[in-house]
Amino acid sequence: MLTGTNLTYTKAYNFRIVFETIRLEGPISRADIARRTSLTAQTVSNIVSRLLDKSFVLEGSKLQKKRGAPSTTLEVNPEGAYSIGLDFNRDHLTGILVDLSGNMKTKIFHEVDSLLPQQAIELMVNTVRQLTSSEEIRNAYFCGLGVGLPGPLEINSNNEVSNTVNPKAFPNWNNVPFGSMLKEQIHAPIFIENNASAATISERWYGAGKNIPNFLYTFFGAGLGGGLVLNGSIYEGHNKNAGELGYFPFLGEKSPLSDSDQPHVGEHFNLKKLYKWLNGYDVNIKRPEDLSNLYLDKHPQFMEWLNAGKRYLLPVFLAAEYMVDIEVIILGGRLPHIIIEDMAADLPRLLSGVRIDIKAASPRFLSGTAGVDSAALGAATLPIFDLFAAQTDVLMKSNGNGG
Amino acid sequence: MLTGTNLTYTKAYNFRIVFETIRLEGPISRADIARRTSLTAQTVSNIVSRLLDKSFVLEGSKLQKKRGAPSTTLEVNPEGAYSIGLDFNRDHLTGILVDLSGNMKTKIFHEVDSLLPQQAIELMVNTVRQLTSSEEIRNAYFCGLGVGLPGPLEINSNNEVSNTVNPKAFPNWNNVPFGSMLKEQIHAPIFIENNASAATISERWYGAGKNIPNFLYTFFGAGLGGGLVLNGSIYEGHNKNAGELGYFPFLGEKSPLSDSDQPHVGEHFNLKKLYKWLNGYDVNIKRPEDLSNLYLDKHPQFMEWLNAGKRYLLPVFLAAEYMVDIEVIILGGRLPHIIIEDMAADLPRLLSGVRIDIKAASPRFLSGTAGVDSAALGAATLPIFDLFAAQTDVLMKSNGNGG
DNA sequence: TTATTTAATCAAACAAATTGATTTAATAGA
DNA sequence: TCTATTAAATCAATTTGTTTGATTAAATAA
Repeated sequence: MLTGTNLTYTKAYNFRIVFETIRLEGPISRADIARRTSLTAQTVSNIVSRLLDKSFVLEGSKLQKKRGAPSTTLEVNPEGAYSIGLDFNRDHLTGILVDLSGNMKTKIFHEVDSLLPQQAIELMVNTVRQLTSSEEIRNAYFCGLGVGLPGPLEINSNNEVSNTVNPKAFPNWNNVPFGSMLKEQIHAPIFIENNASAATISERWYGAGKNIPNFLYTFFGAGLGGGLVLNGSIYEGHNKNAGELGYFPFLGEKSPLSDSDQPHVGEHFNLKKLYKWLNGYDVNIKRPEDLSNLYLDKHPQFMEWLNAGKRYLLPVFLAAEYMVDIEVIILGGRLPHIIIEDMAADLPRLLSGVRIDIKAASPRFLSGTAGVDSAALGAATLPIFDLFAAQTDVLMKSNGNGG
Repeated sequence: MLTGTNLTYTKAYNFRIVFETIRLEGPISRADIARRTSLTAQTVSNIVSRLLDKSFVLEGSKLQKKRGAPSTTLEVNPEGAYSIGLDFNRDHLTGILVDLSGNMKTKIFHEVDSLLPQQAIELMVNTVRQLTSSEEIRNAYFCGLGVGLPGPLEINSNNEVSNTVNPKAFPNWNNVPFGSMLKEQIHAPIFIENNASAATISERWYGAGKNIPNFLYTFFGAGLGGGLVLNGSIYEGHNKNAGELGYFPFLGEKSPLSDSDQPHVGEHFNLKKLYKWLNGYDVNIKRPEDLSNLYLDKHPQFMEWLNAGKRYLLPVFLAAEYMVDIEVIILGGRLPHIIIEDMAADLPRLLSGVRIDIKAASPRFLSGTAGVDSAALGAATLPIFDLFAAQTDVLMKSNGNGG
């Protein structure tokens, strides 16, 4: 807990700070990096030459300001490293290969139906093999594999994953040594996260939260999830459930989609339940993409669902404002972009109708940049984040990040 | 924002880590400190001799374990440093002198009535002079002065304080150069905070949150305030309003004490309003201490108020659970301890009636240790916290803490 | 009585950032 | 056109806090 630091950790941290500065501010010169980071020019110069050696950054054009020698600009080399992300759920497995800049290079999509752990592992391993088959990738630095799983997870010290929230959706998935099963076949760093947390991390790293150190991410996946980013880092909470927005109870009216004896907002955003409910009105929907047309057609039942959903979210966002005084709320996930955009546009007005105007500023709403593959991109970001993010815990001895 | 670090900062941080370990785990030997902090014995030895030089710690008795040389234990020297805290409000100014261990050495209480800034400054300066008059204090290290003011504050770069929430309560207090007025007469580090945040910090440093890195502190002061401690540090939020629990709207029934057109939970816990409301039932109350008897007598209106208050707090605490997944909720402030205790005992049951039991663990409730002077103790903690707390931002160059 | 274990510190080595000097390359102004 | 000035980048030497290795002292186990 209370652990000291030393100059080896300092080195690792400054390395990340310099990379992060190039990533966010690039193209940028060594001299500018030094000014921004308060590091000396010499230190920056040394770190940059390490970054160039490893091909994580590239030298760009010369840039002339007023007088003096022109500076050489630096920027991230997208091809400097690669990472793989898997988004696994009851109904699909999406695998993507992304480069260091977060560009999706390859994507593989499998429709599946309630796989058993052994089948899932096999499909995942094959997907990873396929994604890493190209020559280009073999020659570059491979950061590792990230896997996003639905809902809150418990991952014990033996790398066994248990899905604590919804064992019904994943029968035979309790206490599965998921991580070690993958590790046996994939010899690279492996990260397992719930898909909402993973999406939050990538929205922070590559997306709308790139320059926003404090935000709430709202993830519309199979259900309603989310994540909190505070002081630049994801805040997971005591039981790793921070931002599990779906748990909030209905405070006024209850959703017609809710059928549990403990009604909670997540039920309203449960896609399976939505499909089923719409089916009662003779609307046949199978995938989130199909909702676009309903929205464009202003389908009455769908609009009813959408507008009710916004109302149910208000207490959730009020809580974000009053409890954590959040700056920005980012909406993202598997829902089509136009629907996300609609919510981001509409919610500030609705929120201002219920909040206390003693307070100066209400949170801003942004729509996420990742789109339908946000969960897979999130998973792919995990290994990159682990290697490059300038989190302060890199400085702590307890984390063994000295190298 | 993104700023590097170097070995000077490492030194400052390790110094704090060692002190913190002695503070929390003491009496403890150098060897044990080294084991706990992952620092080498040599580093710990060097830092401890600096701590001994400055009299911040003391050597205690020898301690024999199994074999080997007996170790010398170390503990905080309470008399090693002093700090002053002022809790200022419309109706009172409390000044206290505390030692390095958080013991209150002297206390001065003034009843006041809506002072003007100039009058307040004068009274504060006199109080500080009085508190620092003893010989004992003059010879020890003086950390500085902390001032707690009610409600959310805005403190601009010129050290001008403006009370943004309730200008009616403090007329002529907008854009007062409060900090600089104090600095002219008191030549020591000065810290100004809202009293709920200050109380949160002291509860973290000395109180019930000493060993709890993530908690919500609920502060019953003139109104309802609070503070969030996340990852061991106070989290203030984008507009410094995190934990301003009073803003939460009533979600079911509305408090009879509420009289604004935007009813919010804070109104119910507004002491002035409570006194006035009780007055309507022929109960004459002037100070929070007077509420003890009403509680002990189970006075019907008071109990009505108390029980309703617990109900109004439930959505607030649900938000703390679902949004930030908080481990512990600490209740404290100016309300008498027995009333705080009653709430801490009763709330878990009430909360379990409304929360979703999918989730494993509900937050624990603790009552704060500071009691009625929590705000003043909080203020006094500010200078000590600034000097000794092992916050990771000590490691960042931007904070100029290199010495 | 001796070997072993442990605490604590002295002394030397190490590793990172810093400081100071140098080189290179551009512009501003005479 | 020439010279002074400004700025980027790096080489070389210095600084500084931690680490490593060795030593001393003090206790227990066998």
